[in-house]
Order: sequence, then structure tokens, then C-alpha cells
Amino acid sequence: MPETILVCVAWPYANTPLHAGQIAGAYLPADIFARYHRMRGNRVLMVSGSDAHGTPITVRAEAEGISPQAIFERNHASFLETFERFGISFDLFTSTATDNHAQVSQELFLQLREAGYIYPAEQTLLYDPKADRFLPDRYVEGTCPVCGYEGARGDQCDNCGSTLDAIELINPRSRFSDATPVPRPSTHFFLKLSAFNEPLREWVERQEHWRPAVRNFTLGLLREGLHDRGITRDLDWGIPVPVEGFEGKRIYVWFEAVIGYLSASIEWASRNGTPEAWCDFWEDPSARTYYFQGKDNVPFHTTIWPAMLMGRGGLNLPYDVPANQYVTMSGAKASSSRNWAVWMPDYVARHDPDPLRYMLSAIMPETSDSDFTWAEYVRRNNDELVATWGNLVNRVLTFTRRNFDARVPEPRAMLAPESQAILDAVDAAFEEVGQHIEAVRLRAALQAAMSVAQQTNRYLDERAPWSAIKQDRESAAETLYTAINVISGLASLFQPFMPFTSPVAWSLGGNQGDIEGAGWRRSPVPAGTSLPEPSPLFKKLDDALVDEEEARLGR
RNA sequence: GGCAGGGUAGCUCAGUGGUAGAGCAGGGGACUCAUAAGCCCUUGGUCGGCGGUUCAAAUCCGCCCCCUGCUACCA
Repeated sequence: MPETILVCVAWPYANTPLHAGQIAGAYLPADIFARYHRMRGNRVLMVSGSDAHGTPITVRAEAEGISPQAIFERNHASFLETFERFGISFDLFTSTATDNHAQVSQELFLQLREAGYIYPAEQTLLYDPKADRFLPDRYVEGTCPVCGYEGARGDQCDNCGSTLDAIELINPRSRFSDATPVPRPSTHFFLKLSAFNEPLREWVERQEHWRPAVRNFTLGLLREGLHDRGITRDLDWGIPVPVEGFEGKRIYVWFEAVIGYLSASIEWASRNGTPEAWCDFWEDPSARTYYFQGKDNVPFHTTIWPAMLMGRGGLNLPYDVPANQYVTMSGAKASSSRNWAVWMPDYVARHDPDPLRYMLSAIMPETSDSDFTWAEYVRRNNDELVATWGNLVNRVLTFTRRNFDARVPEPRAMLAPESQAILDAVDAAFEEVGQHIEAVRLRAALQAAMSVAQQTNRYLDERAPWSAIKQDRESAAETLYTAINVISGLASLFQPFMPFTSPVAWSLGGNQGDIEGAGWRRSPVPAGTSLPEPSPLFKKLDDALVDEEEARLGR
């Protein structure tokens, strides 16, 4: 019985290209998860898109003297290319700039307003008379009322760490024009999050399969109590508020961006010519919805979005929110401004995708922050991908080619116990790796697959077909027949993690056709199958690469 | 400050009550099919500190120290 799985991935903010930390935090785990479920024959929809709106994009646009639209389009194109070249297999990667998204967002806005969960209220905001615009807190600077530091931002004082309200700042000034901001009233809409505190708490309490960090953090937020939040802003870049008298105001990004999961699903369905197909993922209670993202996004996916869904009614709540911690770069948090990151467009232009997919899977920050270093990247490539897995394929196939005329050898009728045991091990690994992936323990899943490759190397050494062939050709034939069949299984086990090299390994092992279509199982390779000319799956990397890559950091 | 996560071998990290683990690095060995790769053996830790619960604690409880993240435009 196929399952229905909706894979929602965080919407990247379209103001800079993606870096490896974001890939490890959300896009890669989501992709592995989706590819696995597709191989299982489950019905999968994986969606995300560029977050096109918000102040940082308008500010960047002003700084570069071009339109916000141009900033968004440039980065959106970059995202699509990264996903394509790195093998992130979205069913649809759209953006919040589509008419469809605006329409779905406005509709949900009105539904929640109708239900009494959105209400208008007047608030006093800082206004820049010279630039003729309202100021977001972080674009006001002034003296901190707590410690007297003169460079405090309106949202927070970097000196003492106090959380501030821009209106409290002494001697405030606008970062747009240096003008002195003036308080000015403006009416905005608010989302009544307070109404959902208890329903959310009861719901989260029952989600015992969530990661402890995600669940405890959310319960902490709910214990303190959610406050109603403003969901409109005085901006001209964004989705218009669909209410008379609010022309010139926009729906704020954090309210509108999470709706993207729904609007993207609807867009996918209509593009496919099956406009109702999204309902299977959102309305059927047996469908499961997973939200992949970094830990900074947890509150939106475990409180605000579920509250919006509860308020609307009739749509599935998140089944799991497997948020990852952060991947740091050589010990420091990734930073755009300091250029402290592995930029994906840069990486895919110069390196193969699978070694980084493997590395990031192996250090995936599932329970705590983890650290990426180029030295470790080279080591894992050389010691694990080249030496353990790539070399296993290569040694088996070159030996077979030379001694058995490039055909899978005919084994004895009854396999030796150790041969049967290694075949059983690879078959059992599908169950074990699959359980890990379904529980989103991807690091453990990859390790379980890799350990079968290690066992297979041991098996080869025990059976030593290179010496057996001299006295007992049948023994060598059995060993190679067995090893080739194990390789066929291993290629499928690795496919969700390494979708570029695994199909190659699978074909080298004598298989034809599509590895993903062959399903989550070992494809048996019968004796007599002819084998193609083998070539190495991975390139051994030179240690000099470490220095070269590290020199690019921080410049 | 509050909340959350983490502090286990030189390095990166698994391990939630029952004789301390993996990979890498270091040392030794047998082999030679393979991108000198693979295999076997081995050195190495008072599991952040102090108390407590228990027949038994890395694992549960309390306090302390250190690292990381979050702290929400409160209307």
C-alpha cells in the first residue's frame, strides 16, 4: 500500500546564493528522504521556492541601484542551477512572486479574518520623513537605553545584548537617510496567535516522534505563551493586503512565505494538468507532511504555520519537523558578509556533487552543530568513497573482466555460508537503512550502508579469489558472482545519498535501465550477464586541495 | 538573564541503567585482485566537575563550569 508523503523544504531568501550549510540543513536531507520514498514506490511531492519579498531584498536592491525584482530573479536562477547540478530533486521549486501564491495567500488571509483570527489595530511606528517610509526596527540606530551604547540597532543592542523596541532608542536615526525618525500611527492586521496557545500545546505534547530539540524548544515557546503578531507592513514590495483602505500596505513575509508550501502544491497540481491532485497531500489525513529546515526556522513551522492551519481547518498539520542544527565552517558560523562559507555555485563549478553530498550526510547536524573542514572532506573522499566503496567496485569488476571474459561468473549450485551471509547482509540492510531514513536519521542510515561495503571488502579478503583462481576456479567464480550481486544492492542503498555515482555503479554491476525505477531492493544480476568496461566512481583528491579551498574562505 | 542543545580516546563523533565504542591519526603484521586501495592485530579515555539515587550510571536527579544556538517589530 503506497504512502502519500509531502516533503516541504524551507524557502530560501533570495538575497544571496546558497551555501553548503543551508544544503546540509534542509535541501539535502529533504532530497535523500524524497528519493528514498520514491524508490519505495510511495507517492511523493517535494516543494519549495524562493522567498522573494521582505526588507533585506529591497535594501540590497537600493544598494545596487536595481529593482527588488532583479535581485530576486538573479538569485532564483542561481538556486535552480544549484539544485539541478547538485541533484536536489524538487517536484516544483517556485517562488513567492507568482500570481498563484499571491492569490492563495490573500485567500487564506481572508479566511482567517473571516474566522476571527485576524484583526486590525493601530500601532505607533517610526517613520523616516526624508526617505518617506516606515522603518523596520533593524534599520533604526541610536543609543541603547539599557547600557548607553551608541550603535544599538532598533531590534537589539549588540553591546549588551538587550532586546529592544526601536521606539525606546535614545537619539534614533534612520539608516536609510540619517534623518531623525518620528513616531507615526498606522493601522495593521494582527494574527491572533494567543488563541492557539492551548490547542498547539496539546498537539505538540502528542508529537513524541519529534526530535527532542524541536519538541522541547516548541514546548518552551508555548509555556511562555504566544503573542499576537502583526502580519502587515507599510511597504510597497510584497503581496497587497486584500482589504479596502489598506492599499499601499503589504502582507508581511513570515506570514505569507509559509503559505508557499500550500500554494506551491496547488501550482504543481495545475501544471501537471491534475488541478485537484494537491488535495491528496493536504486533505487526506493518512498523508504525512514533513518540513525540512534549519533550527532558526522552527518557531514558524511548529507554532505559527500550524496555528494558521488550525484556524483555517481541513488541512493536514505537520507530521514531523526534522530541523537540523548548523554546520559551521572550520569552527565558525557561516557568514555571507565575511564570505565564510562554501558557496554552492562555486562548489558545483569546480567539484563533483556526490563527495559533498556524502560528506554533508555523514556530518549532518541532526543532534548538535557539526563542523565542516576541507581536510575532513578530502579524507572522507579518499578513505571512504575511493578506498572503501569505489575501490570495492573497481577491484571486483576489473578482476572479473580479466578472468571471466567480462561476464558474471556462474556460481556453484549451493553457495558457501559466507557467500550467502553477505548477500543476506545487503538484503537486510534495505530494511535497516530504510528504517533510519524514515525516522530521518540520515547519518545512521548512511553509516549502515557503508558498513556493508566494509563487510564486503572483508569477505573478498577471506575468499581471496586472486589466489583461489589458481587451484579452484569455481570458488573464485562464486566469490565474484556474490560480490557483483552485493555491489548491485549497495548501489541502490547509496542511491538516495549519491544519485550521480550510484547509477554508474549499478550499471557497472551489469544492471540495465533506471536504478530508481528498480525500487528499494537489490536487483539480482544473473550469471552470464555481460559487464561493461569499469571506470573509477570517484577521483582521489590531493591534499593541496585543502589549502586551496581554505584560502578562499574569508576573502 | 531566560530557554534549548552539547561537553565521551590526539581529531571528528556514536552510545539514555548492566564489564567504555566507531572512523581517522600512531605502532605491528600477513596478502597483492584493486585509484599503494583492501584485510588482521595493536597503543590510547578517572565518559566537563562535585554530590546524590541504585546491587549497578556516560546513561536518572541536584548544583557548578565551559561551548553553541534562540530570545519573536509585546500590537
